[in-house]
Order: sequence, then C-alpha cells, then structure tokens
Amino acid sequence: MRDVAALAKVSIKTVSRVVNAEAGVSPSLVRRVMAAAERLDYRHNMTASSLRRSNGRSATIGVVLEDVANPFSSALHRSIEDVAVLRGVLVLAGSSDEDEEREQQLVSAFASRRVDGLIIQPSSHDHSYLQAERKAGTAVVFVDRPPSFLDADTVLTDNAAGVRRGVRHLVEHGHRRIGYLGDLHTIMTASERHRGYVEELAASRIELDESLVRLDLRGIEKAERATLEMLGGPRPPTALFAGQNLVTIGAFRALRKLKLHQRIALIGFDDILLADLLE
Amino acid sequence: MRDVAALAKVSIKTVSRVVNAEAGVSPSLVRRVMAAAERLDYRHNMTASSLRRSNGRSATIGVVLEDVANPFSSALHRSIEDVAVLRGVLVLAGSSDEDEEREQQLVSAFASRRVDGLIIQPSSHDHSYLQAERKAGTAVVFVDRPPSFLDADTVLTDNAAGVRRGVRHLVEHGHRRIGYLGDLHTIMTASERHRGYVEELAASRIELDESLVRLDLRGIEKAERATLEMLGGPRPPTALFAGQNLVTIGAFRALRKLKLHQRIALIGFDDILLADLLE
DNA sequence: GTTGTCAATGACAACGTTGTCAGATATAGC
DNA sequence: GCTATATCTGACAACGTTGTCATTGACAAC
Repeated sequence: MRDVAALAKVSIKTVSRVVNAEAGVSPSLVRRVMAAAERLDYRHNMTASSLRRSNGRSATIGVVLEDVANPFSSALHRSIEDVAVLRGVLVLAGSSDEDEEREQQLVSAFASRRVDGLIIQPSSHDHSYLQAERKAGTAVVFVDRPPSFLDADTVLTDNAAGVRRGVRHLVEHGHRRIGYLGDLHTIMTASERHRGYVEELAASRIELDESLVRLDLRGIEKAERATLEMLGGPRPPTALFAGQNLVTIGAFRALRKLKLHQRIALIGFDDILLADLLE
Repeated sequence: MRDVAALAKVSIKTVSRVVNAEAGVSPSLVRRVMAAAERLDYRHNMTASSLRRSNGRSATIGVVLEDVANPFSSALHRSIEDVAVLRGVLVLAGSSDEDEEREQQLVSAFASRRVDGLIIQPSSHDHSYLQAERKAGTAVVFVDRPPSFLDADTVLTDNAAGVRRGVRHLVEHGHRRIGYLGDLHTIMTASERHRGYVEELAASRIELDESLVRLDLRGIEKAERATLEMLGGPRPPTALFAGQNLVTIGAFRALRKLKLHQRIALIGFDDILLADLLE
C-alpha cells in the first residue's frame, strides 16, 4: 500500500479509500491509484484490514462438519457456501469425525483466526465451552443436531416424525416384523430416530422384538454385518428400517449378498445419490 | 494479551513467549501467565500474529474445487484436510462450478486472506494470472487437471490409459459397437479420456462411428437424455463407456428406464459410492 | 572485589491497515 | 476582497502481535 501510494503520489490513506471504494476521492486520483495498484500487483491484505477495523470482521466463517466427504455433510457445506458467496464471505471447513476433542480443536483454530461466525454439526457432549466464544462476539449456530448445555439456534429435522412415517408405511403394507438398524445412540438424531421407531410400533400395537433392533452401527461395514446377522437369525424380519445413509448402504449390501433385496422391504433415513436406481 | 500481562504482572512480550511455547521463561512465570490467560478466556489472535511474524505464514491454505458437494471433489477435500490437520493448517474451500471467473474470485479472496498455499482443481483457461500470487510467495499446486499457460506441479491421473483399459476390456468381451459419453470437451481430462477411447478403438481396428459418440454432457440429466437418444438410434451400441461419474449415473438411469441395464454393458470412469450394488 | 558469562525479562518498534481529525483548496455569497 | 462552507487529502495513532536489542541479576572464575 505504501508503494502504491508512492507511485500514485498520494498518501496511503487515499489508497485505502480507493481500495475500499469509499466516497469522496476525486475521479482523477481514483484512476491514478487504481493504475498504480494494478501495475504493482497490489493485493489488499484482509488480515491487516480486519485487525485495524473497529468491528474486527474477517468475512470468514468456520464450519464444523462430521466429515466434509460425507454426502450429507458436503451438501450442507455447499448450501452454506452458496449463501456465503453472496455476502463475500469465505468458508473454513473441518471434519470432526464425531470426536468431541477434534470439534473443540477446530473451534479453537477457527476462533484464533477470528471467524465472524461458527456453524456446527455437533458431536454429543458438553457445548458450554462455546459460551466464551459467544461472549467474544462470535455468532454460533448448530445444524442437524442440537447442542448440549448451551442455548443456541439450531436447524433441525423432525427425526422421530420422519421415522414414524416410514415405519407406518411398512405397517400399512402388512409388515409386522420390522427390523431397525441405528447409528450411534449417543448421537441425538440417532436416538430420536430410534424413538420414532419404538413409538410407531407401539402406536400400531406391534410388540417390540429386541432381536430386531441393532444400534451403534457406525459406517457401512458394521451395518452390513449387523444386517447379515439379523437376517440369519431364527425369526428374521420382513422389512428393515435403516436410520442413516451409510447404514442404509450397509443394509442393502447385506440384502444383495443374501439375494434378498427383491424380497425384503428397506426404508432408509437420509437420501443417497443413486437410491432410485437400486433394485 | 495486555490484560493477561497485567494480571500476571509480566510484560506482554513474556505472555507472547508463553503463548508460543518459546524456551527461556521460568516455570513459575509460565504457570502464572497460563493461569491468567485461562481466567480471562484469552484467545491468541492468529491474524495479528501472522501479520507481525517475519514469514507472514497464516497456517491456512485455500482449495478451489469444482464443487465441494461433488463426491470426487469432497473426497479430495477430505484428503487434503487430513494432511493439513497434522500440520496445524486450516483449509478454506470453495466451489468454482467450472467457471473461470468464479475460480479467479476465489483465488483473489484467498490471496487477500494471505493463505500460505493454493490447491486448485482448475477450470480450462488461462492460469497465467497466478504468476503474481506465486511471486508474492504463495505456493500453487494443481490437482486432477493441469493448468494452462503456467508451469506448476500437478497431481494427475493417466486419463487416456484408464479409458483404453476400459475399452479394451469391452472389446475382449466381444463388443464392437461401443458408445462413448463424455463430459465437456474443454475440460482437459475429458478430452484426454475421449482420446483414449479413439486410440483404443483404432488399436483394436474398430472403425469409429460418430453416431456412438456424445460429448459435452454436463451433469446427470444431459447424460441421461443423450444415452436415451443414442440407444433409440438405428444401430445402437452393445456397450457404453461413460467418461465421468455423473455421466455414468445418467447413463445408468437411461438404461434402467429402457430396461436395458441387464443387457448393455456399462463402464464408467471415476467411482460411485454404490457402484457395486447396481445391477 | 572485579570481571565475564549466561539466563530471564522487558521496552520499543514494526507488520499493513483504517479511524480520527486537522489542513488545504475550491466555491459561493456578501 | 473578505468570510463561510463544502470538498478533498494527508498526518498520525492504533489494532494485537513478535523481532530486536538492552537491561537485570545470579553465579563462576579470577
């Protein structure tokens, strides 16, 4: 900025004004400064700028996702980005892998870079540590799951109601033995979904058979194994409800392996890119 | 930092030393400073720190992807993150949507935030504008496709060779009429893949039938329509090679619609999460 | 007792910006 | 020609840090 000012023969304050498109600089000076900036390949330094500015805004937000490569999380990421670009805001993203320590490290790394806000897809634990960031002026919003021990806005799905509709659909098609395959029960959405299953069975006066319920299935492999076991049992289900996208994939793998994918009904929570193309 | 120094009754330079874990501070002072920092909820300000530091490192890199929600791009993103976390580096990610103006905007936004390096999955055009960032000390690496008009390290797949192996496989299984469905020919990898198709047909002494080649298929819908058209033609192919993951999905959709998915062979470049489960 | 060495600490300036305020110049009104 | 007002420009300090260098005090060697 100093060099640009020297080349344009103005003060650096005037360069600052031009760079920030402030009013009250004569057109001739604006042209001179722009030309000088162009010639010297000047790049505005946002970090110095936000350091000096009174509000300290960095035009950057931090996003903590379960895994940036997970289809659900990455779709979320893209939606956030689409809103952010419109406002000239950049997005720092990180994966927590459902690990609370990792989540805290990410938040701390974001905080030291002075992000203006945080969007967190939380792991299940105590979120009161965020109180301090809040007091420091960082906006915090949760998505997909609510926080614990912290009062904050959250964007949520009605998980239990979704599962109830799915299970009801199976019941209406005559199923009585409906298996449930769930994600980690410590994840709030997973326990909500499981609750929906239990409630809808009760509402349909179907007795709950614990041998048809498998929880804590993290990832495709575990879900596949659990499904194989359940279907190999003495009184297998005629339909399955899978509580998460990867679990659904695991369940379908198992059905395929057993050549039962045309015979056993399967409903999965979350969408999958090719869901409509599976048999 | 000033407040922490006051509370611990030391100079702010000593606080700086403790925060950066520099050697040469007596243990008792370290404890006092840490306690004061804890009590005041002190957060180190990385932006000010990197502004002052001689090397100016921000411990942040910028990644320009085609689309953070695209399965291929997001897997890439995750791999980058995994290496970055080990070094305490954060990742700014953005989607170019294959639009060169958007790519430049992202690079410029990253540059203003003084990222230490850029990883770019480029759109096809002139990358000489990056010369300036380079001169300013920003490392630049390309991935998936090489840059134009710029000499830079690039991580690439051997696209043509991959397609040739796929086409050869089809030929070895007796196919002579093999359709090709390609992405935008302006994308370097897409044109390389098309080249592989043409070369392998020639090597197999199969005459190229232009009615079996459709290029510039961006996204699932276009690919599906093109496939439907090709299969509805007078002399349809007995096998298809799809040059990209979304094109593969579109092609499969079309095959399903026509109930030909058990009869016409399909090979797709790139992986798809559920590829092994399709019929 | 004097000197030299070493470890620990602090004072100060600077990183690249922008907010504040004062100064310079032009324009209008008398 | 004078003052009042409006418009433009610049000098300076400050944002929260760290690099540089000086100061302090403890201890060992003479």
